[in-house]
Amino acid sequence: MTVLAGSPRTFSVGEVAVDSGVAPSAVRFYESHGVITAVRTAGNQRRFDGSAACRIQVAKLAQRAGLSVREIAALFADLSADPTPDEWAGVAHRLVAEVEGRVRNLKAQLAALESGTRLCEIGRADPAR
Amino acid sequence: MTVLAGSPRTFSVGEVAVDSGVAPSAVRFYESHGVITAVRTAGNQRRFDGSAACRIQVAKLAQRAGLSVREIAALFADLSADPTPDEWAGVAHRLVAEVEGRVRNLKAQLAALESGTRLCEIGRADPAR
DNA sequence: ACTTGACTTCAACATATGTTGAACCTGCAC
DNA sequence: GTGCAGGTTCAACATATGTTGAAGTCAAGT
Repeated sequence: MTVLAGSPRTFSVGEVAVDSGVAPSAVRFYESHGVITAVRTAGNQRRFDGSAACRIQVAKLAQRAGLSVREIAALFADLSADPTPDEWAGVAHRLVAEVEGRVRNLKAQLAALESGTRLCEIGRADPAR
Repeated sequence: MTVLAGSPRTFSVGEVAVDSGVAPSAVRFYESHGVITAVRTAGNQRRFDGSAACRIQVAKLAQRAGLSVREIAALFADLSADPTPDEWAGVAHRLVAEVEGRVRNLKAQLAALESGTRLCEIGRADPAR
């Protein structure tokens, strides 16, 4: 039924920062760029759901693999608040697929540059000069 | 012997830019950051060897795979001017190894985040709350 | 109710990766 | 030997990814 949510606990900027291992300023930065989302208290403070820290951890991994913050926000776009393990698995799968695609492309381009009398040989001191 | 080099032809900024597919300003940028090296004419103009355009092409690929310019300069550090195909192969191998290592790390970390009652489950509306 | 640590916004700074423009200089073709 | 396309440096701008500091506000325990 999924209707029995209760009030699943929220987290402040500082808590998300500790849970995700980044600075509070980075938490605000990620929120402003759509990697995580927040609701506001009556007093205008951000409150995050439990997925925020995890999103940030995945975001950091994705960044190290070469994705921009914009791309990561897009990757997370179809993730609900408090995502199910299935949703997380889908995101992880798409992330890995994207990165592996980039590696395949890297290898293919390198092969093209290396093989035969190819682009990298232009200007080499070869007999055919 | 390797002494018979002759004068293997050099390239201006504009030629390298065309050959590598980047802007002249980017060629100067890459030189200032050690991705490529230049000698100077009597009139202070840069002259590149034939490997410069290829270095830049490989650098662009490496950047798309997540390496910084500094890391790329380090990758190229032990590459001679006018590198042999063997040297290029070594660079390509180390580049691919580095990127594949990052992907392995990405997958391992994602698996850790996903599996069991792990980090990503903190804050989820689970019974153990 | 007060205190105090954590929150807010905003602007400035910092680093990485480039691009653009001004002002001036070179190299090569004629 | 001249013209001019293309080179030079330097500073400013631009975008991405954050951090820091000031000035003020909120929340939560006592």
